[in-house]
Amino acid sequence: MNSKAGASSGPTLEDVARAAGVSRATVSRVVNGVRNVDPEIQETVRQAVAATGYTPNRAARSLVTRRAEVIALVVSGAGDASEAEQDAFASRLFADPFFGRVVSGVISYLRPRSMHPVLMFAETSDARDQVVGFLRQGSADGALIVSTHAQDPLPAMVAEASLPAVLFSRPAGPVPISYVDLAHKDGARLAVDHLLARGCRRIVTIAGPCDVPSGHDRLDGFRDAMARGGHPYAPMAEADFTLGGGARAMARLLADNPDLDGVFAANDLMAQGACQVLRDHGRRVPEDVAVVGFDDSSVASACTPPLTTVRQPVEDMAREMARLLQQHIEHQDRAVTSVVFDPELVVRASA
Amino acid sequence: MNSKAGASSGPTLEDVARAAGVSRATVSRVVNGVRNVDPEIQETVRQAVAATGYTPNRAARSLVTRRAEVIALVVSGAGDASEAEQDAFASRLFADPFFGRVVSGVISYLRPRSMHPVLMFAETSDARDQVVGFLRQGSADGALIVSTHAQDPLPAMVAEASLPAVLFSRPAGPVPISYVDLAHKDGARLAVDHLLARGCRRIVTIAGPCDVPSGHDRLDGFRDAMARGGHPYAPMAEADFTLGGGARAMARLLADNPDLDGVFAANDLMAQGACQVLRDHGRRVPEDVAVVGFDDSSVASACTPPLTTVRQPVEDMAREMARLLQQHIEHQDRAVTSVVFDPELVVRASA
DNA sequence: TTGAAAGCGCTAACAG
DNA sequence: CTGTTAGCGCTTTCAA
Repeated sequence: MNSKAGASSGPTLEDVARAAGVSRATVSRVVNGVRNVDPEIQETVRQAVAATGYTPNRAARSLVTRRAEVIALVVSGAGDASEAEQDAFASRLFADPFFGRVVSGVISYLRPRSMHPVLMFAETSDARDQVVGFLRQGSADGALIVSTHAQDPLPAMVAEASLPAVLFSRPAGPVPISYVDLAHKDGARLAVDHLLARGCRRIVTIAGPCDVPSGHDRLDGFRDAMARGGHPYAPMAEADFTLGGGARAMARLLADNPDLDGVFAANDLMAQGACQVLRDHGRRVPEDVAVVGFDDSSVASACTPPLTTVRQPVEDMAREMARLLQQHIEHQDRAVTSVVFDPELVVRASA
Repeated sequence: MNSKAGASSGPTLEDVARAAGVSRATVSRVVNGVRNVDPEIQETVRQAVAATGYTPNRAARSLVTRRAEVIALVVSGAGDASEAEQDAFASRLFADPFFGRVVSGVISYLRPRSMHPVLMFAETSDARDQVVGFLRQGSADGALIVSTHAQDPLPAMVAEASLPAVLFSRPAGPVPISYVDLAHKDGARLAVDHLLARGCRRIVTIAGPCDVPSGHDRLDGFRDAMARGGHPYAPMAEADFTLGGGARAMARLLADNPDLDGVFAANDLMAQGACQVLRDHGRRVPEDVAVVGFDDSSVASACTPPLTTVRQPVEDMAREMARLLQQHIEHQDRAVTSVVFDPELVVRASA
């Protein structure tokens, strides 16, 4: 009979109203928990809702409230990647435990408010347009953006379109957009001071990519702290935040500085790679070489030996991002804000 | 002035129609690419769209088309986890590269069709209700479910509500629901045959949790193949698909079977843990002990030594899931289907 | 080929 | 405290 495609329509407010012998408006009030409804009628309505199996239609509600109750969680880069590169990107992204923590924090904030995250990758110019389009259509009320490159144009795009958005980590340029960040330099200083206090004299660093703000800042902090400790010229190797990259950087550093006794890696994954290489070269960690990582991600405790690392409270930061975004959504005129979290040293076995 | 909360409303179809001097219906036709519109008028309308900066409102469209163009990507378990456990769950989930590959495959199918995935965790009974509610509200047109436990009630719930859904891996019970799966037993056989052909005589297995279908099937396949090869009583240790779990299982196995010379681990993460323990115990991989993993996830190639493993084409499987789901959404009456993929042995250094 | 008109299901004034 | 009414912006018959 009814072969019209589409979802089974289910009962509407009208049906419930009829069943309860009241008006649509009253049912709506009860469903939305608005005060000023006679308790008795409330009960009647609730029963009618149960009896009919009513569920409000979100599209209809959104149409009038102008809220989707959905936010976009977008991971964006700068490139103009091919399909294959995008796949690789996604895999790499999730191989790093960092993103899982972001998702976890975001969901923990959103869920109790019955909001939901739509996952989007924005590695190409088309994809970025899709993100902006998605927001402009009202499919999402705002965006949480995790940017992986300084040159990422997306933050500027959403700012220009004055769409509610919050970034994870400070934007590279002077973009008027709220963000949540970590005091990366302080974190690096924590690591260096620990290494120094431990008695390390030849400390090197495996830095993250310099075009990623966090990579840049951690290196900066490392150098500052080292200079302050009397070591203005510490060796460094730049890597890409991956395990393999960290391993290769460690090998280079080891070749150039056979007498090194301390390593500060800009994330745990690279620290793990470093540990492997050190062991392969017969150096004991931490006896011969002390290693400090960054992030306190899941690999930190899984590593052998467990990593001493600088903790980044990613889940809390993600929750804060979501909170800020909600404020921007509710008060469109709210001023740009930034929240910077403090890192913390977590001492385990590697240093 | 206008302090009404809500998204900036932007131009509507009406505005474009006025600008182009045609009716709303015509603009709608052009925007949606419906035939039977005079090419000249089409052009006029397109210009008006550009001039006004029009973007269709998705809620309004959904209200009439009854399509959200959004699907739920849900990861569900069986438990009734606390908040903290859920966080841990999320972190563990993303620590395993598997999920990233699923997301990647799903997005690669969805994006060209301008559909988007909403990420949901369903570890508690409340969360499961939220998922069902979300679908019933029409916020999503269907669900892609990655279930982590055999006792997960969600598949039955969505089937009962006859909501379009597709599972990753076969449901534990006789639930009428479509799924995509891998021939796990064949995969295990591939691994065993390779180990046997290599000359291994004392092969053990680190199995996944028995209450997870894939864990169960891989163990089953291992035993079958071993029996067929003349080794009906191979030692096994059950673990939890994590690196640490794999390591502990390996240590037990090694203590009980000091003469073992081959290991089949039910996933790469556990294989990696096994390799670490083996090396710590002075066994060389693969010279003394050959190790085969499962999945061909990113850790397989990052591992030292690189892992010989059974490849599971997760991205392709995820794409197929999305494709099946779309079919179910379009033809609500479509019969339940299952697609089973074949595994493939990838030989690297570990065996 | 185009336009007029009728809703989709809901919320939110505004009366009563 | 409750009902009536007027849309939200869009698609889609149905006539012209």
